[in-house]
Amino acid sequence: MERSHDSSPGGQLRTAGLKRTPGRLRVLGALQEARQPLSHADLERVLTTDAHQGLDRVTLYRVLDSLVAGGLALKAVDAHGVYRYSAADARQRHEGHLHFRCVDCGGVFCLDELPPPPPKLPNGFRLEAVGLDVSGVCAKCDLKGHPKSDEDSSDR
Amino acid sequence: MERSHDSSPGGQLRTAGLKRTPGRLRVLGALQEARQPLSHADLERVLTTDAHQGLDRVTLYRVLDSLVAGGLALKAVDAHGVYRYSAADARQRHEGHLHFRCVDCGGVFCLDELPPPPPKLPNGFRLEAVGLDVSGVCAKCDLKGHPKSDEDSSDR
DNA sequence: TCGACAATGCAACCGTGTTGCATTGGGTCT
DNA sequence: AGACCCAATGCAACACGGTTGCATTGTCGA
Repeated sequence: MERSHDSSPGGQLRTAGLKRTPGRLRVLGALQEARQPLSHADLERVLTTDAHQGLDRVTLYRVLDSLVAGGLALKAVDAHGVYRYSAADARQRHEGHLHFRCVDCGGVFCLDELPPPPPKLPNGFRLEAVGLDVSGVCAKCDLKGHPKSDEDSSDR
Repeated sequence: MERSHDSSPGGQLRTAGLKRTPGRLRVLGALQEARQPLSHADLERVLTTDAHQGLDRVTLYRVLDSLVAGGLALKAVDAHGVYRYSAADARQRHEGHLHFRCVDCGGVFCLDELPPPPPKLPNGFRLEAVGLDVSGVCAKCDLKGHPKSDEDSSDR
Protein backbone atom coordinates (compact mmCIF):
# COMPACT_ATOMS: atom_id res chain seq x y z
CA MET A 1 0.00 0.00 0.00
CA GLU A 2 2.76 2.44 -0.67
CA ARG A 3 1.94 4.78 -3.53
CA SER A 4 4.77 7.09 -2.52
CA HIS A 5 4.27 9.93 -4.96
CA ASP A 6 1.44 9.34 -7.38
CA SER A 7 -0.32 12.21 -9.14
CA SER A 8 -3.80 11.59 -7.72
CA PRO A 9 -5.26 14.34 -5.56
CA GLY A 10 -4.63 12.22 -2.51
CA GLY A 11 -1.03 11.57 -3.45
CA GLN A 12 -0.46 15.20 -4.20
CA LEU A 13 -1.74 16.17 -0.79
CA ARG A 14 0.56 13.64 0.83
CA THR A 15 3.53 14.90 -1.16
CA ALA A 16 2.72 18.46 -0.20
CA GLY A 17 2.63 17.48 3.45
CA LEU A 18 -1.06 18.21 3.85
CA LYS A 19 -3.60 16.08 5.63
CA ARG A 20 -5.84 14.20 3.26
CA THR A 21 -9.26 15.51 4.24
CA PRO A 22 -12.51 15.21 2.27
CA GLY A 23 -12.69 18.95 1.81
CA ARG A 24 -9.23 19.29 0.37
CA LEU A 25 -9.77 16.32 -1.92
CA ARG A 26 -12.98 17.76 -3.30
CA VAL A 27 -11.58 21.25 -3.75
CA LEU A 28 -8.40 20.05 -5.40
CA GLY A 29 -10.43 17.81 -7.67
CA ALA A 30 -12.71 20.65 -8.64
CA LEU A 31 -9.77 22.91 -9.43
CA GLN A 32 -8.13 20.25 -11.57
CA GLU A 33 -11.28 19.65 -13.57
CA ALA A 34 -12.01 23.32 -14.13
CA ARG A 35 -10.99 24.82 -17.44
CA GLN A 36 -10.41 28.19 -15.85
CA PRO A 37 -9.52 29.71 -12.52
CA LEU A 38 -12.39 29.56 -10.04
CA SER A 39 -13.40 32.12 -7.45
CA HIS A 40 -14.41 31.24 -3.92
CA ALA A 41 -18.04 31.73 -4.91
CA ASP A 42 -17.59 29.51 -7.97
CA LEU A 43 -16.20 26.77 -5.81
CA GLU A 44 -18.99 27.04 -3.28
CA ARG A 45 -21.43 26.55 -6.14
CA VAL A 46 -19.54 23.67 -7.70
CA LEU A 47 -19.09 21.88 -4.42
CA THR A 48 -22.67 22.18 -3.22
CA THR A 49 -24.33 20.99 -6.40
CA ASP A 50 -21.82 18.19 -6.36
CA ALA A 51 -24.02 15.87 -4.27
CA HIS A 52 -22.56 16.50 -0.87
CA GLN A 53 -23.32 19.86 0.61
CA GLY A 54 -20.69 22.53 0.30
CA LEU A 55 -17.98 23.24 2.77
CA ASP A 56 -18.27 26.05 5.24
CA ARG A 57 -17.36 29.43 3.74
CA VAL A 58 -14.40 29.89 6.02
CA THR A 59 -13.23 26.32 5.66
CA LEU A 60 -13.18 26.74 1.91
CA TYR A 61 -11.00 29.81 2.26
CA ARG A 62 -8.67 27.90 4.53
CA VAL A 63 -8.60 24.86 2.28
CA LEU A 64 -7.63 27.13 -0.59
CA ASP A 65 -4.96 28.78 1.53
CA SER A 66 -3.51 25.41 2.43
CA LEU A 67 -3.47 24.28 -1.20
CA VAL A 68 -1.70 27.48 -2.21
CA ALA A 69 0.76 27.13 0.68
CA GLY A 70 1.42 23.55 -0.35
CA GLY A 71 2.08 24.59 -3.91
CA LEU A 72 -0.89 22.67 -5.28
CA ALA A 73 -2.93 25.73 -6.26
CA LEU A 74 -2.30 29.24 -7.53
CA LYS A 75 -4.03 32.42 -6.45
CA ALA A 76 -4.56 35.49 -8.62
CA VAL A 77 -6.82 38.52 -8.76
CA ASP A 78 -9.34 38.97 -11.56
CA ALA A 79 -10.55 42.21 -13.11
CA HIS A 80 -13.26 42.60 -10.47
CA GLY A 81 -10.79 42.34 -7.63
CA VAL A 82 -11.80 38.82 -6.71
CA TYR A 83 -9.31 36.03 -6.01
CA ARG A 84 -9.35 33.15 -8.44
CA TYR A 85 -7.69 29.80 -7.83
CA SER A 86 -6.29 27.25 -10.24
CA ALA A 87 -4.61 23.87 -9.86
CA ALA A 88 -0.85 24.25 -10.00
CA ASP A 89 -0.28 21.32 -12.31
CA ALA A 90 -2.89 22.64 -14.67
CA ARG A 91 -0.84 25.76 -14.81
CA GLN A 92 2.35 23.83 -15.58
CA ARG A 93 0.71 22.51 -18.71
CA HIS A 94 0.26 26.14 -19.71
CA GLU A 95 3.71 27.53 -19.13
CA GLY A 96 5.12 27.53 -22.62
CA HIS A 97 2.57 29.82 -24.22
CA LEU A 98 0.45 32.88 -23.64
CA HIS A 99 -3.19 33.22 -22.68
CA PHE A 100 -6.03 35.48 -23.59
CA ARG A 101 -8.63 36.44 -21.04
CA CYS A 102 -12.10 37.48 -22.17
CA VAL A 103 -13.23 40.40 -20.06
CA ASP A 104 -16.84 39.54 -20.81
CA CYS A 105 -17.27 35.84 -20.05
CA GLY A 106 -14.10 35.43 -18.01
CA GLY A 107 -12.92 32.56 -20.17
CA VAL A 108 -9.24 31.89 -20.74
CA PHE A 109 -7.89 30.82 -24.12
CA CYS A 110 -4.49 29.49 -25.11
CA LEU A 111 -2.56 31.41 -27.76
CA ASP A 112 0.09 30.14 -30.13
CA GLU A 113 2.54 32.68 -28.90
CA LEU A 114 5.63 32.47 -26.75
CA PRO A 115 6.05 34.41 -23.53
CA PRO A 116 8.12 37.58 -23.93
CA PRO A 117 11.84 37.48 -23.16
CA PRO A 118 12.82 38.90 -19.78
CA PRO A 119 13.64 42.61 -20.03
CA LYS A 120 17.00 44.11 -19.12
CA LEU A 121 17.01 45.76 -15.70
CA PRO A 122 19.17 48.51 -14.15
CA ASN A 123 22.11 47.45 -12.03
CA GLY A 124 21.23 45.88 -8.73
CA PHE A 125 17.64 45.13 -9.66
CA ARG A 126 16.52 41.56 -9.23
CA LEU A 127 13.79 40.16 -11.47
CA GLU A 128 11.27 37.88 -9.82
CA ALA A 129 8.32 37.67 -12.17
CA VAL A 130 7.27 38.66 -15.66
CA GLY A 131 3.64 38.28 -16.57
CA LEU A 132 1.99 39.21 -19.81
CA ASP A 133 -1.69 39.95 -19.47
CA VAL A 134 -3.54 39.76 -22.76
CA SER A 135 -7.22 40.55 -22.56
CA GLY A 136 -10.18 41.61 -24.66
CA VAL A 137 -13.36 40.05 -25.93
CA CYS A 138 -13.52 36.52 -27.28
CA ALA A 139 -15.28 35.66 -30.54
CA LYS A 140 -18.42 34.28 -28.91
CA CYS A 141 -18.93 37.24 -26.63
CA ASP A 142 -18.16 39.65 -29.44
CA LEU A 143 -20.94 38.07 -31.49
CA LYS A 144 -23.45 38.28 -28.70
CA GLY A 145 -22.83 41.86 -29.57
CA HIS A 146 -23.16 44.98 -27.56
CA PRO A 147 -25.49 47.05 -29.79
CA LYS A 148 -24.35 50.12 -27.95
CA SER A 149 -24.20 49.03 -24.36
CA ASP A 150 -20.55 49.96 -24.19
CA GLU A 151 -20.62 49.47 -20.44
CA ASP A 152 -19.61 46.15 -19.01
CA SER A 153 -22.63 43.98 -18.62
CA SER A 154 -20.69 42.33 -15.90
CA ASP A 155 -21.68 39.48 -13.69
CA ARG A 156 -20.92 39.71 -9.97
CA MET B 1 -12.42 84.33 -20.82
CA GLU B 2 -12.63 81.49 -23.25
CA ARG B 3 -10.00 78.87 -22.78
CA SER B 4 -11.80 76.46 -25.08
CA HIS B 5 -9.71 73.34 -24.71
CA ASP B 6 -6.71 73.86 -22.50
CA SER B 7 -4.98 71.07 -20.64
CA SER B 8 -5.67 72.30 -17.13
CA PRO B 9 -7.85 70.09 -14.92
CA GLY B 10 -10.71 72.51 -15.43
CA GLY B 11 -10.34 72.51 -19.19
CA GLN B 12 -10.09 68.75 -19.27
CA LEU B 13 -13.32 68.44 -17.35
CA ARG B 14 -15.03 70.83 -19.78
CA THR B 15 -13.72 68.90 -22.75
CA ALA B 16 -14.89 65.65 -21.25
CA GLY B 17 -18.36 67.10 -20.76
CA LEU B 18 -18.22 66.95 -16.99
CA LYS B 19 -19.32 69.65 -14.61
CA ARG B 20 -16.41 71.47 -13.07
CA THR B 21 -16.91 70.80 -9.37
CA PRO B 22 -14.39 71.30 -6.55
CA GLY B 23 -14.31 67.59 -5.82
CA ARG B 24 -13.52 66.58 -9.37
CA LEU B 25 -10.86 69.27 -9.66
CA ARG B 26 -9.11 68.15 -6.53
CA VAL B 27 -9.29 64.46 -7.37
CA LEU B 28 -8.08 64.97 -10.92
CA GLY B 29 -5.26 67.17 -9.67
CA ALA B 30 -4.24 64.57 -7.11
CA LEU B 31 -4.21 61.83 -9.73
CA GLN B 32 -2.10 63.91 -12.08
CA GLU B 33 0.46 64.71 -9.42
CA ALA B 34 0.73 61.15 -8.18
CA ARG B 35 3.66 59.10 -9.47
CA GLN B 36 1.65 55.91 -9.25
CA PRO B 37 -1.95 54.71 -9.33
CA LEU B 38 -3.86 55.60 -6.17
CA SER B 39 -6.49 53.59 -4.38
CA HIS B 40 -9.69 55.04 -3.01
CA ALA B 41 -8.14 54.98 0.46
CA ASP B 42 -4.98 56.68 -0.81
CA LEU B 43 -7.06 59.46 -2.30
CA GLU B 44 -9.07 59.93 0.86
CA ARG B 45 -5.79 60.37 2.71
CA VAL B 46 -4.28 62.73 0.14
CA LEU B 47 -7.39 64.85 -0.09
CA THR B 48 -7.95 65.23 3.63
CA THR B 49 -4.42 66.23 4.55
CA ASP B 50 -4.58 68.59 1.63
CA ALA B 51 -5.99 71.47 3.68
CA HIS B 52 -9.66 71.11 2.98
CA GLN B 53 -11.34 68.13 4.50
CA GLY B 54 -11.79 65.08 2.33
CA LEU B 55 -14.76 64.28 0.19
CA ASP B 56 -17.41 61.89 1.31
CA ARG B 57 -16.48 58.24 0.75
CA VAL B 58 -19.28 57.68 -1.71
CA THR B 59 -18.74 60.98 -3.48
CA LEU B 60 -15.13 60.06 -4.05
CA TYR B 61 -16.20 56.79 -5.61
CA ARG B 62 -18.61 58.65 -7.87
CA VAL B 63 -16.08 61.32 -8.78
CA LEU B 64 -13.68 58.57 -9.79
CA ASP B 65 -16.40 56.85 -11.79
CA SER B 66 -17.16 60.06 -13.64
CA LEU B 67 -13.49 60.68 -14.41
CA VAL B 68 -13.15 57.15 -15.75
CA ALA B 69 -16.34 57.52 -17.77
CA GLY B 70 -15.04 60.81 -19.17
CA GLY B 71 -11.78 59.20 -20.16
CA LEU B 72 -9.74 61.35 -17.79
CA ALA B 73 -8.78 58.52 -15.45
CA LEU B 74 -8.00 54.83 -15.67
CA LYS B 75 -9.12 52.11 -13.32
CA ALA B 76 -7.25 48.89 -12.65
CA VAL B 77 -7.08 46.21 -9.97
CA ASP B 78 -3.96 45.71 -7.90
CA ALA B 79 -2.58 42.46 -6.49
CA HIS B 80 -4.75 42.77 -3.38
CA GLY B 81 -7.94 43.10 -5.37
CA VAL B 82 -8.27 46.83 -4.77
CA TYR B 83 -9.07 49.33 -7.51
CA ARG B 84 -6.36 51.85 -8.31
CA TYR B 85 -6.88 54.97 -10.38
CA SER B 86 -4.47 56.98 -12.50
CA ALA B 87 -4.75 60.10 -14.62
CA ALA B 88 -5.21 59.19 -18.26
CA ASP B 89 -2.64 61.69 -19.50
CA ALA B 90 -0.13 60.60 -16.90
CA ARG B 91 -0.47 57.17 -18.32
CA GLN B 92 0.10 58.47 -21.83
CA ARG B 93 3.49 59.78 -20.76
CA HIS B 94 4.36 56.21 -19.78
CA GLU B 95 3.08 54.36 -22.77
CA GLY B 96 6.25 54.00 -24.78
CA HIS B 97 8.20 51.96 -22.28
CA LEU B 98 7.92 49.27 -19.64
CA HIS B 99 7.84 49.54 -15.88
CA PHE B 100 9.30 47.57 -13.04
CA ARG B 101 7.52 47.20 -9.75
CA CYS B 102 9.47 46.52 -6.59
CA VAL B 103 7.58 43.98 -4.50
CA ASP B 104 9.37 45.20 -1.40
CA CYS B 105 9.00 48.99 -1.34
CA GLY B 106 6.19 49.20 -3.87
CA GLY B 107 8.08 51.67 -6.02
CA VAL B 108 7.65 51.82 -9.78
CA PHE B 109 10.60 52.36 -12.11
CA CYS B 110 10.71 53.13 -15.80
CA LEU B 111 12.69 50.73 -17.96
CA ASP B 112 14.47 51.39 -21.23
CA GLU B 113 12.52 48.68 -22.91
CA LEU B 114 9.72 48.69 -25.41
CA PRO B 115 6.36 47.11 -24.71
CA PRO B 116 5.93 43.69 -26.32
CA PRO B 117 4.24 43.55 -29.71
CA PRO B 118 0.55 42.66 -29.61
CA PRO B 119 0.11 38.91 -30.00
CA LYS B 120 -1.84 37.34 -32.84
CA LEU B 121 -5.32 36.28 -31.81
CA PRO B 122 -7.75 33.68 -33.19
CA ASN B 123 -10.42 34.86 -35.59
CA GLY B 124 -13.14 36.99 -34.08
CA PHE B 125 -11.20 37.82 -30.96
CA ARG B 126 -10.85 41.49 -30.15
CA LEU B 127 -7.80 42.70 -28.24
CA GLU B 128 -8.39 45.38 -25.65
CA ALA B 129 -5.34 45.42 -23.46
CA VAL B 130 -1.87 43.98 -23.24
CA GLY B 131 -0.04 44.52 -20.03
CA LEU B 132 3.42 43.32 -19.16
CA ASP B 133 3.95 43.05 -15.46
CA VAL B 134 7.63 43.11 -14.53
CA SER B 135 8.31 42.80 -10.85
CA GLY B 136 11.06 41.94 -8.43
CA VAL B 137 13.28 43.75 -5.96
CA CYS B 138 14.85 47.12 -6.70
CA ALA B 139 18.51 47.88 -6.02
CA LYS B 140 17.91 49.80 -2.82
CA CYS B 141 15.67 47.17 -1.28
CA ASP B 142 18.01 44.41 -2.38
CA LEU B 143 20.85 46.09 -0.50
CA LYS B 144 18.81 46.45 2.65
CA GLY B 145 19.21 42.72 2.40
CA HIS B 146 16.98 39.87 3.40
CA PRO B 147 19.33 37.65 5.46
CA LYS B 148 17.03 34.70 4.97
CA SER B 149 13.50 36.00 5.29
CA ASP B 150 12.46 34.09 2.20
CA GLU B 151 8.78 34.42 3.02
CA ASP B 152 6.81 37.39 1.88
CA SER B 153 6.57 39.84 4.69
CA SER B 154 3.35 40.90 3.10
CA ASP B 155 1.14 43.69 4.19
CA ARG B 156 -2.65 43.92 4.31
C1' DT C 1 -31.68 85.79 -11.63
C1' DC C 2 -33.96 81.56 -11.93
C1' DG C 3 -34.73 76.82 -12.70
C1' DA C 4 -33.41 72.03 -14.23
C1' DC C 5 -30.71 68.54 -13.34
C1' DA C 6 -26.29 66.77 -12.10
C1' DA C 7 -23.23 66.33 -8.03
C1' DT C 8 -22.91 65.80 -3.10
C1' DG C 9 -23.56 63.88 1.53
C1' DC C 10 -25.61 60.61 4.56
C1' DA C 11 -27.25 56.13 5.90
C1' DA C 12 -27.75 51.68 4.97
C1' DC C 13 -26.57 47.69 2.52
C1' DC C 14 -23.89 43.67 0.07
C1' DG C 15 -19.98 40.62 -1.00
C1' DT C 16 -15.33 39.24 -0.21
C1' DG C 17 -12.04 37.96 2.86
C1' DT C 18 -10.31 37.43 7.87
C1' DT C 19 -9.99 36.21 12.98
C1' DG C 20 -11.20 33.73 17.47
C1' DC C 21 -12.70 29.81 19.55
C1' DA C 22 -14.81 25.46 20.55
C1' DT C 23 -15.32 20.88 18.34
C1' DT C 24 -14.27 17.16 15.10
C1' DG C 25 -11.47 14.15 12.72
C1' DG C 26 -6.80 12.48 10.52
C1' DG C 27 -2.56 10.37 11.25
C1' DT C 28 0.54 8.23 14.20
C1' DC C 29 2.43 5.89 18.08
C1' DT C 30 2.00 2.13 21.32
C1' DA D 1 -7.28 -1.84 17.96
C1' DG D 2 -7.17 2.05 21.06
C1' DA D 3 -5.52 6.49 22.58
C1' DC D 4 -3.48 10.79 21.85
C1' DC D 5 -2.07 15.18 19.59
C1' DC D 6 -2.72 18.64 16.74
C1' DA D 7 -4.37 20.13 12.41
C1' DA D 8 -8.76 20.82 10.07
C1' DT D 9 -13.55 22.14 10.46
C1' DG D 10 -17.65 24.86 11.58
C1' DC D 11 -19.79 28.79 13.60
C1' DA D 12 -20.12 33.59 14.86
C1' DA D 13 -18.51 37.88 14.43
C1' DC D 14 -15.77 41.19 12.34
C1' DA D 15 -13.12 44.37 8.79
C1' DC D 16 -12.95 46.43 4.47
C1' DG D 17 -14.08 47.82 -0.27
C1' DG D 18 -17.57 49.04 -3.04
C1' DT D 19 -22.62 50.06 -4.19
C1' DT D 20 -27.51 51.88 -3.88
C1' DG D 21 -31.42 55.08 -2.44
C1' DC D 22 -32.77 59.38 -1.27
C1' DA D 23 -32.87 64.12 0.26
C1' DT D 24 -30.10 68.37 -0.33
C1' DT D 25 -26.80 71.40 -2.52
C1' DG D 26 -24.51 73.54 -6.21
C1' DT D 27 -23.34 74.18 -11.58
C1' DC D 28 -24.43 75.88 -15.52
C1' DG D 29 -27.39 77.36 -19.15
C1' DA D 30 -31.51 80.14 -20.34
